[in-house]
Amino acid sequence: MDTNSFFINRPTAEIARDLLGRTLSFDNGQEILSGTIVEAEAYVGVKDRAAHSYNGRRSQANEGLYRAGGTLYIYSQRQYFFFDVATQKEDEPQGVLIRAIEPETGIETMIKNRHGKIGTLLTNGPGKMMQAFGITSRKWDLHRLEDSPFAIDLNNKKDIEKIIALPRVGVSQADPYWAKKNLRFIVSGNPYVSDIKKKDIKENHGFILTNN
DNA sequence: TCGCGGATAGACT
DNA sequence: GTCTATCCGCGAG
Repeated sequence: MDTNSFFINRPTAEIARDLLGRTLSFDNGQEILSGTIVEAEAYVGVKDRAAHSYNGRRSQANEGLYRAGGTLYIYSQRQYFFFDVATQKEDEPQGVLIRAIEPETGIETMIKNRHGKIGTLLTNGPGKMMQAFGITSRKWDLHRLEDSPFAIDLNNKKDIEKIIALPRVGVSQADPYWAKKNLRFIVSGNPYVSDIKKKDIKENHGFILTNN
């Protein structure tokens, strides 16, 4: 499957949901850092009170959302960076925020980048994930996914036991309708999901184990 | 295990 | 000056 058909022509919420279980990787020039996406949020355009593009807001800061699906929208907030992929056609400013991954390769480097943090603290939040990758600038903002060191494997995905939809994290509560809307998708039971309770963690991390 | 507040930096009014 | 699509450490229970 190519980037265009994946990120365009179906609802952004469906795209966010479909990203769960897929591998996100970053080539830092030395090695590949990667992990399985376990949490993603959908931001659905100018009508979405919680989106950066709400009410048509557009500037150099959020230009990426207005580009065609498959374009990276990387921005900073406080001292952290965030990884979004634009969805839908050009000038339809929707996108998905990848919030958490379960690390697969390059874990030792991620620990260094995270200043010694280990385990779930490595990547269980959007700012933490980018810090684990070693991202310190908006260099790849506005680049196409396929023309960047980032990659998402659109041809394979892990079998997930159960996906849950929840309200998004940290969004404006000014409009209860959008604040409560279930546009955050998680792999139920995975320990790398942000703010998951210990009692909700499952031994299989929410994935169906395939044999051989 | 929880809730709270401080740190911290860029964008916008 | 105000507001974040956050993170972390601290103190109470």
